[in-house]
Amino acid sequence: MAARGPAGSVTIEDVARAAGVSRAAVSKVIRNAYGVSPAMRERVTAAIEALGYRPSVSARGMRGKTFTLGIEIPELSNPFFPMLLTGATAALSGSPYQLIIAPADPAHSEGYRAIQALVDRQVDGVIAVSPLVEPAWLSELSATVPVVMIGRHDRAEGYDTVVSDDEAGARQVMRHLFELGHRDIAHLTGEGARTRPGSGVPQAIRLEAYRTAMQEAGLGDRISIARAADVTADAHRTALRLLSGAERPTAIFACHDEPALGVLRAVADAGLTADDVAVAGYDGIEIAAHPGISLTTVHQDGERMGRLAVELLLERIAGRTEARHEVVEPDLVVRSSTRPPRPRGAATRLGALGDH
Amino acid sequence: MAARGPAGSVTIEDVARAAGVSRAAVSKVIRNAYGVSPAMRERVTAAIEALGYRPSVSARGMRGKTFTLGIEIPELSNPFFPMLLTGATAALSGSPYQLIIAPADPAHSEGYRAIQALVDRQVDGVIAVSPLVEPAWLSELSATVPVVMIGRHDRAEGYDTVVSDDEAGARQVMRHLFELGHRDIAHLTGEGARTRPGSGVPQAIRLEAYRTAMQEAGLGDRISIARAADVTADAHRTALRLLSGAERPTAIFACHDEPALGVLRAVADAGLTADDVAVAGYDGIEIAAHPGISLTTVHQDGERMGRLAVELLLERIAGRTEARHEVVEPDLVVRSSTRPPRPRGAATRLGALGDH
DNA sequence: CATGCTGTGTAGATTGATCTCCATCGCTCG
DNA sequence: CGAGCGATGGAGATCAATCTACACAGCATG
Repeated sequence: MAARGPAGSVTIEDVARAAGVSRAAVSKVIRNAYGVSPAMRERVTAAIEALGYRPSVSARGMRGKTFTLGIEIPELSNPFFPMLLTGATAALSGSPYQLIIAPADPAHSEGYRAIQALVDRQVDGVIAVSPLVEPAWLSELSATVPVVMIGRHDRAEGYDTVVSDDEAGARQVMRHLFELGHRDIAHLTGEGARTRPGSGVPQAIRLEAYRTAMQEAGLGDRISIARAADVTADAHRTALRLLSGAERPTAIFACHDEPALGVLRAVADAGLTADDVAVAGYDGIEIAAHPGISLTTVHQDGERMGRLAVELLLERIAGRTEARHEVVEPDLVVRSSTRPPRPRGAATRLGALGDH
Repeated sequence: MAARGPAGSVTIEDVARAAGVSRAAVSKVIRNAYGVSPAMRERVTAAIEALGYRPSVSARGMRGKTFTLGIEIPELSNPFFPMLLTGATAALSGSPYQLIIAPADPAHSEGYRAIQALVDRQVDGVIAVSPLVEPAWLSELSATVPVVMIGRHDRAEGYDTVVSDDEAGARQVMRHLFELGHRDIAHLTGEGARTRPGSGVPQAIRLEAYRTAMQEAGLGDRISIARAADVTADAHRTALRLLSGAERPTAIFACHDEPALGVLRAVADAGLTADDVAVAGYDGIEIAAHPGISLTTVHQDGERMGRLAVELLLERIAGRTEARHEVVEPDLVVRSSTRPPRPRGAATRLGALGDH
């Protein structure tokens, strides 16, 4: 409400003096500890209010809790991550905990630095999102502070995880494309550690699901995997290459929505439409629903994932020790970026005209 | 690089023991303070390395600096704000400072809680972004800790500001629309404090620029201001109302890109196109450049603004006391969402057909 | 040879809160 | 009437760093 003066430098000592009690008494009132008479609580509360006292988190951190949860996030420019934050902050509203975010500059040593920064600040719990932070390192870390990893499918002992069922989601996409009649389906994904089988990274699992689906459909020889070092940044270029190649796919399944947007751009730049090349993404970012984009995608409930992560953390702080691994079900959302392929022999407009 | 064990509980005391020196000596080495022989520096550095020591930010905070800068951000879902963060983190890379972000749940008492949380954590500087935090409160705060406000045009004494020249940007939009031949231009904006004249809030300044431009063009009687309590959420609905009214504007200028996306959606839903209604936004978010959107907008260099904010903060920490107010020039980016209005008497397609 | 200076290292106070004892007070009960 | 007890409040240690004041060695100078 009204601007209560900022922290200034009023300490617990000042409050104690103002209320005519000891520091310990004030501390008890703040912490809702045992051994406080209603009268004293009254006096102390009044003094706190009058002086605008706010406990120093640093001083608290010296002995125990900081009432701070930290979340480390790579590339906030990808709208999926803010969804996590929305859920996480919502889950904390009303609790005494405050969420702080450490951005992980993907250019440098990724998540490590950011998570370290959070630990240095003695957060009471850490949510990790960068997919490339080693599980062993997280395990070691989880001996010190509760940890939840969002997104990666490691079923670790020491820390909890919240994931979306990436395999099921990717299979839904493939089934949808098959049902439309597509056979030449390319998959656009990243390179290196992000797609190593068994890494548990979403991209890797979606890639594997793509491969399996193709094989199961008897299309093993048509598997086409386009890789880009930085999928998001290079999606457009990579897609252009794919589209101008001799064997143009009739559908492109991108491992995320952001690269899928680049693919859509490439399709437009190549003078093609959704009737020529179907495009599907993954994540379910909001803009995908816009009529100008209308991207078929798999919606992951990011808010729910963020909320779950916070809840798991609070449980850990409350004392739980055995690991929990939550899986959220994704939903395929079909939009107009995926349509049936043109009938054979009608690969281009001119061809179609000549045929009739 | 390799996973150095996380903070665990190795203190300066442990390092001192391992190196065979006093705590004070270790402290000096860490802080690069005067009075350290090369030999001792060597020994201490080795011990720090060997033990994987990391100074406790809390303990540091007890006496002075935390090497932490805090930025408070409302609605991260709006892609403009992540741009600020990109610039801010870039400006800090290589410095000993770490940026932490406090999300300001716009549902509650807005920025206050978030900024308070940062101050409670004794950050060495605060970047405020929420437009509705009172200047007086910020001034008071700035007596305690350096403050930079991003976005709002208050030329305060106590704190610095970084703004984009919203008046110039809005005028560019209006000139562009006039040049295309538009006369019936509506402005979509928010309500209440956000648009109060003299508040210095971007929305207010853009609104004023719209009004002035219309008046200067002799179109004072055609001024049409559509307001929504939550512009972003209600843009679609409000635009639909605007489009179905008796006096449909030929152009809509939205105060931000996010609402402009909603307007575009409304235009499509009403069965209209850019030839019927021109749409312009403001901010220059990335998706505006996508061919499926192609939104005319005013590009604000968010990265630069974030970088500037950090630089100002570091200057303040280094000792500057007089206020600085940086203005970044915006650029109009014309895309296909703004086209000339249909010639008179050709307001609808049917009409156009009948006319020829 | 006493004095002063410089360069190096340490002792110990300090910071703001928490938390473990411990003291006190007012009762009840044997 | 003294012991015991529950309820309440306080004294003081503690946490991990910083920083001032000081000690001390080595060396030059008058």
